[in-house]
Amino acid sequence: MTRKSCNHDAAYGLFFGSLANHNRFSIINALRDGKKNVTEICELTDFEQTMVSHNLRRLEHCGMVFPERIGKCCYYQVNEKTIKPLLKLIDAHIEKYCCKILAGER
Amino acid sequence: MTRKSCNHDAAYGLFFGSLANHNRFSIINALRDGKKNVTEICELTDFEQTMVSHNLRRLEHCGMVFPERIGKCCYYQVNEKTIKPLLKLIDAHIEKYCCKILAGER
DNA sequence: GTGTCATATGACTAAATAATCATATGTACT
DNA sequence: AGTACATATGATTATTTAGTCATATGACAC
Repeated sequence: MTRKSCNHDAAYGLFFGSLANHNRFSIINALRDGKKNVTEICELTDFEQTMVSHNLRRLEHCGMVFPERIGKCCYYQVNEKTIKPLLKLIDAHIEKYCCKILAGER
Repeated sequence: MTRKSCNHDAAYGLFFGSLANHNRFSIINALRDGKKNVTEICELTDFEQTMVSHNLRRLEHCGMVFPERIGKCCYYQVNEKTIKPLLKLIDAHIEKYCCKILAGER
């Protein structure tokens, strides 16, 4: 492997951990068709505002979403450059190698 | 988003969760330069055998490693087709967007 | 400045996940 | 069959992570 510094390890953990959580994943999905503010995300996902804020903070920390303040609202947009190809890759993987999981096995 | 069945959601969670764990990530790294049996992985990583087995089972479940029994040893090889481009993608992301994390911030 | 809406933060609790321990299974060799 | 080595499994405990609650901050309008 291209062994890098131990902060790289931390970054991997934070990155993948951010995507592993179902609610965060839903938030990312909510943003996939365009930037939205926190209230809009809450409405779309039916999540509590504080929970959304906490999770957006983590997603931002990992460079997966970018905030933009307009007036009193804060709009978030997903990092298309990473998220799009990543999800494409994973979708292909899941279809090919995770048939057991898809079948409901666990 | 390309919304799929809820088992897809489960698959995403399992997939990313598998990579989020530091020890599992180390196991994947240990396998990156060729297939190894459990004992060899233990020696390389300095992890306990039961822990390695538990984690290999999960990685296998997610289609990230493939087992092959030869005699009394079980050799595991990483799923290059997914892991290689995935890590490449993430490395690029981390370099670009996670400078704060790389700088030790948390 | 006061009130209101939008979002963020910190502390605490609840829930999920991982590591460990004890033990079982499986294979080969004698 | 008996022993030794290799790996797997299940149950329990420890640790991590996420969600909730109370509250703070920030921006705007009056």
